[in-house]
Amino acid sequence: MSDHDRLIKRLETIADVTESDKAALRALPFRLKRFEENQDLVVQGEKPTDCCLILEGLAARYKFVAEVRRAILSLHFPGDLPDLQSLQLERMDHSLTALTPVRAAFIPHSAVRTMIHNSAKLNDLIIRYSLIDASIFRQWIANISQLNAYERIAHLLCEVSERMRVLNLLDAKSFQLPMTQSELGDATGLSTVHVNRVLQRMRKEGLIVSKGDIHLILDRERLRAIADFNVDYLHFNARVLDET
Amino acid sequence: MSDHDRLIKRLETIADVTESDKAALRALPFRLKRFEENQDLVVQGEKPTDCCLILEGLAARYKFVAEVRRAILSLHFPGDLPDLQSLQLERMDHSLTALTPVRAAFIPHSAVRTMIHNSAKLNDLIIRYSLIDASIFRQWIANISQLNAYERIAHLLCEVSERMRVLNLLDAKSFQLPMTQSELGDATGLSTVHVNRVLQRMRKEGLIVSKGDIHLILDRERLRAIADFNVDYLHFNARVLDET
DNA sequence: CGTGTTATTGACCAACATCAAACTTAGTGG
DNA sequence: CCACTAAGTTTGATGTTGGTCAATAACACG
Repeated sequence: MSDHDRLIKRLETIADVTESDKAALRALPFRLKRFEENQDLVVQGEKPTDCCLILEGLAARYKFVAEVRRAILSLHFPGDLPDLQSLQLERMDHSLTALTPVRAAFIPHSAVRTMIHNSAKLNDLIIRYSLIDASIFRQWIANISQLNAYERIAHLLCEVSERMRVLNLLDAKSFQLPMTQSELGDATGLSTVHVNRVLQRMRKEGLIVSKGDIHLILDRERLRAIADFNVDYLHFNARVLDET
Repeated sequence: MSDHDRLIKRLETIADVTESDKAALRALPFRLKRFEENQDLVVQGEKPTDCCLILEGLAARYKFVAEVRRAILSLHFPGDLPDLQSLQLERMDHSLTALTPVRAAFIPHSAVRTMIHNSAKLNDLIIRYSLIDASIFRQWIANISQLNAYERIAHLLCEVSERMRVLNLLDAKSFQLPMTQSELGDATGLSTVHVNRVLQRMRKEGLIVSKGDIHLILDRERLRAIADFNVDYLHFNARVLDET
């Protein structure tokens, strides 16, 4: 799949895209760049002039609290546009980092602005994208504040596998989540040690199998029940859900 | 202040608004409605046809987790547009409720769409508004996952007083936060009992004084230090910050 | 191999939840 | 104006989840 198709595929998970809009998307200029593990793509405080599109690898938004403790705010897969907000918010209020080696495309704000200026549908699509982003944040607030460690990790696994599934990044029921236990802790507000214990429990209960950071979901339904997972907050295009 | 001016005042906290755009905003049709305490303005699962503008009182977005536990996701003051997302996301993924008696205006989606269609600046402004909304969610994720109870409540107080300050809803350094301790718990992921203990500690330390749900911040600087509060994530219009 | 990162384990402890009861406050109707 | 009620606040006792610390084991990579 071409780089531009990756983006189109992603946008199609949330809405239908017309052929002419696809053409406009394919015309976007990409400045390609590679990042090593743990390298930042965008840093808090910066004033980006480009939007960033993930093409390969796993990225995460994060911010530090009290200088020491890192909170991971969201996870991003190929096709994701993790800093659309820089179009309207001059200064980054958080950073974006590569959890694995990442290949990304940078698209000048001007190009994006021109594109959405010329197509009301694409304008709406970009807004919709941002709003779904916010919906996921809301769900994370609810999860972190109300679920216990076991449920929280289960929810994260459900979300990740669901988001990867609609992008065809899953082979069968397995999925690869290349995050260390410490990173999982940053994403769930738990200590590394406790993440480890929860994962062990899940393995023992036959919910998942892991080898390193390769995880295989064995019992999707049970995980969903544990996490009280409801896919609505991801606001997928209805067409995508039918393919379940 | 007129109802429309309330909205304009709010939008001016995040960006400059031209006179012609103000005229367009003043032309928006408002359907006024009152809500009692604890009455929902919008309910999860609904498909709204209007955007909602808070004119008086305090509102909160929330969702239930596991059917029992309520998570408050955000707080909303007069001038706020707490469900702009319904413009692009058909179905509500959370509810909006009145924490105090609320007076609100409902504006048909069609009217908002026409308005932002006719002004690129207003289109950008609405996008900016939504993106700041998301920025606040990110900060809440970071706070809930990394701060302890004392710091978390301090941060909430800082945010609320800051947001009210730029709307001129504060008299001097005091501010009224009409939330029960149970609601504060829902907003911070803490139990009522623990919220109570933290508030008592803050009173004892001379950080705040409260009578019922009227709270007075005595030592803003110390509260900010405790919470590691940095106002950047609210992305205020620079002009507003100068008035500090 | 050696070296650095990640995963695992165990002992211990703190923060916060839960439960239950008493107290305060504000609102209501007689 | 006072009793009555309901909602919210406060208190104490007790329990549990998950954090911290520190050491060891398993891997991955040059």
